[in-house]
Parts: sequence; structure tokens; C-alpha cells
Amino acid sequence: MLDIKFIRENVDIVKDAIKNKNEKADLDKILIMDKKKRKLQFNYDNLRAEQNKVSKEIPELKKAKKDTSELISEMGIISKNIKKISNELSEISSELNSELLKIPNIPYPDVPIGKSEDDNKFIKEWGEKKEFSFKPLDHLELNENLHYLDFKRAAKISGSGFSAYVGNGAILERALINFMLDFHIQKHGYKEISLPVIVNRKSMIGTGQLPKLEEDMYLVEQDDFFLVPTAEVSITNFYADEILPYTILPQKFVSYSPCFRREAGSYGKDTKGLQRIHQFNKVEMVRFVQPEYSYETLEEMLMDAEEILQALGLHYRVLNLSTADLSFAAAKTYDIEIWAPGSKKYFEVSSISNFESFQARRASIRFRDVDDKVKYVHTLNGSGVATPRTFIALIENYQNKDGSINIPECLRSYLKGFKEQRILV
RNA sequence: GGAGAGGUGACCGAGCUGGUUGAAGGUGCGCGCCUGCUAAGCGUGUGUGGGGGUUAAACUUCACCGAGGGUUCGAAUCCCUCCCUCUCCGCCA
Repeated sequence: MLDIKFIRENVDIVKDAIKNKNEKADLDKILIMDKKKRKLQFNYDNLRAEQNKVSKEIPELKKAKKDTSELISEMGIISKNIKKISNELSEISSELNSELLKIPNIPYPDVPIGKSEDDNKFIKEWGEKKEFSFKPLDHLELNENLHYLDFKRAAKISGSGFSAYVGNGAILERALINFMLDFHIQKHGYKEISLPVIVNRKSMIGTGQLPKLEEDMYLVEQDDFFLVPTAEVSITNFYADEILPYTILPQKFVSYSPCFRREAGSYGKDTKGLQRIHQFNKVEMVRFVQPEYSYETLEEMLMDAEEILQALGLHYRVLNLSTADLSFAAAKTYDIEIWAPGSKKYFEVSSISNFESFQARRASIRFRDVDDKVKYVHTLNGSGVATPRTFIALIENYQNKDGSINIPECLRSYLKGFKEQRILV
């Protein structure tokens, strides 16, 4: 959510943001409603002031044994008037509020303006595409030998777009999760946290998934609960409606959680195997920082995620998302894509974003600064990283001609129950 | 699912026979003083959000005692609905 004052004073900037992000918010309507609301507020305040004043006089007059019946009946009229205006006011307030929730965050100045994902800007890469002396297989072909995954039976249990990790596949995935968690905790100083993955509507609005993306979320209708599409929702709302002392900032949390996405409208697009599934596991980093540090924090978090991939020895590239790809709530986002030689393409495994005060405003996460002023924190989050596509790249990059795979050094200590495959030194 | 208790400021906690209570008292925190360290003591200050106003302040006004309605000239205080927390019982991992 943007500050209404900011919107009033920067109409063009907000309009550009709406246009460049392809949103539909009606800014002119909002400005009219805002004006109307303030006018009502003014009338309401004045009437209330009158009412408060007289209400204080009445007991004194009564004490002095004076007749108040006429005054009281006069106030009855004012009271009715106040009620009427108050109703109008709350109606327009909630209307205005729900419109404000549809205004996206403003892109940061160095975010490229674009029309499609092709306009994302290449920032850097690490490593290089691995060369093979044989034709590398993709993860599904490899799976015919490895039997790490079982999509048929997953579909039997739940439907299409669900996965099952079996035996060593399950062990390998768990190793990835544990490795990433420990890495962030020990090397980067994150605090681990484990939160509900079923959340209320308020939380989903707080981080900006709602109202825009309701169709993409799993809803538990009976209780109006949602399954989180990312741990970001739970972690960011951890501090909702609080005023934090500045001394506890910055806060760095890391959490592993399943993520649930309906992926409505994306059927048939990049859905092969583990590429796009309705439920997957992810290690997520979230930070709460003072505003002046949020952009250096973004760079730090990018490094945090990069180091995971470096440790895994996976070639990747980093993109600065253009306005076309930038999410509703983000001001700036880096995507990290890793190379999968069998599939012959890059897979997005991490999005690292600065939301500035956008989420903080929605979820009301504030802090008392050194100067004693109450301010909104800046929130950031990034995958560190998602497991399915990392799993794809891992087995495709480390495959041998005989269909077996090697295991990178950093995962070895996590693979005690893992037999039969070769270990890479 | 059944029974009960409760939700007040950064925190604890009064008020809840309706009207100087935006809210006592305490803790914490800020500032000043005092005490040669540590600790203690004394004084003083310390809510959030909106509107009006100002170059900015000052100033002024309204709202907010879980949320939303209602009663009333007037509600933290009375009534209704909902949400949440805690305790006990039941059920179950």
C-alpha cells in the first residue's frame, strides 16, 4: 500500500507505475474519493466537536438545576446527523481502502521498463554451462533410471501438477533443504523460524497477494484460510500490527516451508516434471530493516542466495526484473536462474525483492527509530532457494554417462542414508 | 465439540453502579540532578492515526480501551453479533 499523501502529491509517478506494471487501479477515482472523504471527515469532526462540547455542559447545567430538555432534544437532531455522516464516511473509507489495495508498488529507478520477460536486464552470471562428452538427459529421462520421482502416483493421490519424491529422491531433497537452512543460519546469521502455512485473509492482504492473486491461492473456504504460496506471507506477518524498538532491527529470518500455488491459467506452460507444481518446498529468507539500509540489504540477500548455488556448483545468471515481470508489491527484484543442461534451459530458483514500506504499510509493521519517531520498516525477502528446480539442475548437471549421478561435496554430510550413487570429490 | 475467564497505551495493570479517564498506578524508555565504580535515589518527560493549519513548526480538532453494530444528548463503561487468547472437560495426533 502506498501512502495516500504520496499518491496525492505524485500522481504521475503512480500512474506510470500502474501502467508499467500492467495494473488496473483507477487513480482518478481514488483521488475523487479521497477528496470527498476528507470533506466528510471535516464535517464530521466539526459536528462531533459541537456534540462533545454540549455533552460536557449538560451535566453541569443539571447540577445547577437548570432545565436541559430543550438542549437535549436539539442534540438529538445533531446526533442523528452525525450518525448519517458517519455512515457515509465509513462507507467511502472502506471503498477507498479497497481501491488503494489495488495500487501496485512503485518500481525503483533502476528497474528497466519493459513489456515482457525479454526486457529483464542481465546483471551477471557465475560459472558456465557444463560440457558433456555424451548427450545429457533431462531430469525425467534420468528419473527412468534413478526412480527419485513418481508423478503418476502423485497424480493418483492428488491430481496433475503434484510430485512425489521417493527413496533417495526424498533423501536428496531433504539434504538440500537442510544444507540450505544450515548454510544461511551458520554463514549468514539468519534465525530459523517455522510458522503456520495456513493463514488468514488479513495476512494475505498484508504481504500483497490479495486482492490481486486470489485465483492463484488455495482457499480453505470453511474458515476463510489460505495455503501460503510462500513462507514470505507467514514470516512477514510475524510482526504485523507491531511497533518494534529499533534495537531489534535488522531481523533476519530463514524458514523452510511447503508452498502452495494453484497456477491458474498456466496449464501446459513449462509444466514438464518438476518445473511447475502445485506444492513444493522452499527455503525462504525474510528481513526487516530500517529504510536507509534496504537496498544494500537487497544486494546482501542476493549474495546469500548466490552462495548456495555456488556451493552446489551450479551455473546461474542474475536478472533485474523489468516492470513487466516485477510483482505487484515489489519495488525491485532480482531473479536467479540456474542452468539445466539436460533440459537445455535456465530455471528460476530464486526471486529476491525489496518491498520497501509497501508490505509494512499494509501489515502495519513499524518501528520506533533512534529519533523516537515511528516509521514503517522495509521488508525484503528472497528464496534461498526453491527445491524442485534446484533438484532438476542438480541431477542434470551431475549426471554420468551410465545414468547415475554424483553428489556435490556440500551435501555429503546430509546424505547418510543415501547409497548407490557416486560421490563427487 | 461442552463449560468458564478474559481481551485497556512499548509492557503490566486500575477503571467497567454511563458525563473533567486518552485513560490512575507501576515497569520500561528519554532528559536533568544527585551519588567517586556497580546498584540505588530525586525531579521531569514519554500514545497512534486522520482532518484543518504552517515554508516547516507552533497551534487546533476528531477518532481509537479486540472488531463491527445498537441504546443514549453523552459509552472503555449498558445491549447484540463476530474474532481472538487462556483454563477445565471431551475427542485426537
